[in-house]
Amino acid sequence: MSITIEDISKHLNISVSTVSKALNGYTDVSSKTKERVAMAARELGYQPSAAARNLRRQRTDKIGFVFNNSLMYIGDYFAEIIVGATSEAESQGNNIVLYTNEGDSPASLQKLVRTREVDGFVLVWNHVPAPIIDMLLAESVPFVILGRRVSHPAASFIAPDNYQGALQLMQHLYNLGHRRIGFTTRPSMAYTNEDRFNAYKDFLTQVDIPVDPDLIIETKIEPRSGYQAANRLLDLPDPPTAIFAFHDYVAIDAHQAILDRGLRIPHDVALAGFDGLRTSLITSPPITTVRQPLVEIGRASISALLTLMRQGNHAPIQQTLPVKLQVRQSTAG
Amino acid sequence: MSITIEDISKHLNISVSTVSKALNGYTDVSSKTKERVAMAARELGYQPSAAARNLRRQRTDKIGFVFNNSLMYIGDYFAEIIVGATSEAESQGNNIVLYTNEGDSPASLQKLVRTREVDGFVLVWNHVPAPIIDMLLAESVPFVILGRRVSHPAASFIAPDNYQGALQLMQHLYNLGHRRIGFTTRPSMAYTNEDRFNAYKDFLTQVDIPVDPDLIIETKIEPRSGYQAANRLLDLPDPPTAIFAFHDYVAIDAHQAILDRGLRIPHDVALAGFDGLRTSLITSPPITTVRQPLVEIGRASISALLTLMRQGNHAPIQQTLPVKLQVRQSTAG
DNA sequence: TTGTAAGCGTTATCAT
DNA sequence: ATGATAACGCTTACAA
Repeated sequence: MSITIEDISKHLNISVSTVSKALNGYTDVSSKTKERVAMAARELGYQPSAAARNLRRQRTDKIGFVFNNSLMYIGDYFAEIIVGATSEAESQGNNIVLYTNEGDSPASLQKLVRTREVDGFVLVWNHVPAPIIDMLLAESVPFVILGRRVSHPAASFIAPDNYQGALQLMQHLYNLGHRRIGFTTRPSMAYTNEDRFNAYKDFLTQVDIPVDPDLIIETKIEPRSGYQAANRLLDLPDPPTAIFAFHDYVAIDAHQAILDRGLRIPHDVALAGFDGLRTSLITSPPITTVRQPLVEIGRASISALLTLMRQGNHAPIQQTLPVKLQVRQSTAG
Repeated sequence: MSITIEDISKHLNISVSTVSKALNGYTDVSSKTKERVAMAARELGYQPSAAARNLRRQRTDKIGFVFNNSLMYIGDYFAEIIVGATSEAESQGNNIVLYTNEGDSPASLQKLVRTREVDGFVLVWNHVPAPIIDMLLAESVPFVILGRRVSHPAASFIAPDNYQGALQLMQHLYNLGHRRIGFTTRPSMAYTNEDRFNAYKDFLTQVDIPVDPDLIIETKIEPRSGYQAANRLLDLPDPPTAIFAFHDYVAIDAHQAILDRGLRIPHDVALAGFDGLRTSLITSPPITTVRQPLVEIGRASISALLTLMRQGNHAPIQQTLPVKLQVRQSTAG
């Protein structure tokens, strides 16, 4: 089959243990044999068997990246995170393994955990249910939640500052004179973007505007659902003068809906999204949004996870990364 | 540490081999002990150690997905492929491991191959150099090239029908009366999309239009390079009446350039892209494109690879998937 | 039908 | 400085 440590050992008439030590840079090996071993390894094209190593070291240098397929609808979002995550992982000698179907129940993820085929997990879900977190903690496997805060004190997460971002956006709309601002949210089942929604409500309360339930529309996960949401808002007897879509793709749907009604952006209706995906720049007019540092979020999540992995008793890492309001013509005009 | 097969064996006073056989559905185990073992396994929360299994079976049930980071600029492209690939892999009991830095040289990829940490590879590169293919064949590791044809008879690939797609697009533009059609290509170093370019040239030759080198502009990989390319075309003394961009993101750049010059699409200049990414639908006017079945390409590449993996002497799988012209307002108006 | 034992390729402990 | 050997947790001849 393939070259093993034993081949080198025979080749040089040296014991396997010495070869192993030489290869792994132990100090109790003469530099002469070290050289000989290195030479032979190169010559024979030796690479250690990952499986054997994993078994012996009880660790795989692999990180599980658990996400759900609905991310497909947000290609840019996913891609930027992956780029940040893979480059950080690889620079630290780890690789990323993708999993999409393990998030359904704690049980299926638990099975995966127990195979020990990866050393830790990054969870990329709209919502991470408490039972999942409890299970992971009980299994004492390192994990980091990416993209949203969770209230569990023992869980680590790397999240954008959704609250401040949404607050800034509301302030921006308010400064432009908007007083009736529509909000398209996600289905209430998933508590996702609670922060964005809370900021919406908190800001209105701050400036003494009552929160009008008519102005809050739930969208579905499916593409194009933002289209209907915008139409429902604009069908109101007293429609909003601005729409805050909970993420850019919904904003793009809304953009289409508004134009299809013959309205102008921002003259008749102002429009803003969230996330800062490249796509939001492409519409005409380009859409005001809140940029979250996705590559950095991907990178930081791996970095945090590796810290947790290397130091088993490390305190939870809970990091909120700053976001940035990007004013464009969909509101500024 | 964690529950092993030996724990079950002790728990039931049964030998480990019997437990293993029971767990793996061998026929020479009494159904009674099978039940007892299954019960105990569930009770103890047993999951087989992936590392031990991998070592013994000489196989990991993992697939390496090797891509380069420039795909970040095309998030939708990457995401759709990943979705198709992961779902197919998982439905067949495999998982995908991501690698981004191994493509630089045959040597670095060879190192990875020899660790045997994955059973096969999908290569997602603009261009796969011949030395890499030769190396992979020499290592006799199963691999599939995704997204483009290669001429090597022993290499497997799953690719969209770039040639036919580009031909259809040219025919469409020709039917609309366009006779001077600009083409933005990639840097010549990477032979990527040779097929699209060849179709462009072949079509023109077919209809007796000389291929004008002025109408062929190289773009860089970086974002926004399509902007300059379009401007160079439109600066020509005899500018094209239509532009065929080699992929959608370049088309989107060109779209911007055209509008910035105060020209109308398609009235003054018609514009078409390639790939059928969702983003091409978002501009106004939406851009005519050739849709390639990305999810299916991802799926099929894994499916092909698994076939090769399971049948070591299987003939190379070379599959060209049909694409579809999507006429939109950037040409049709 | 069940059990014994070898082996997968490493790393790490303990002698030498 | 080097080597013999056990162990990691599983699968699979082979024996009983």
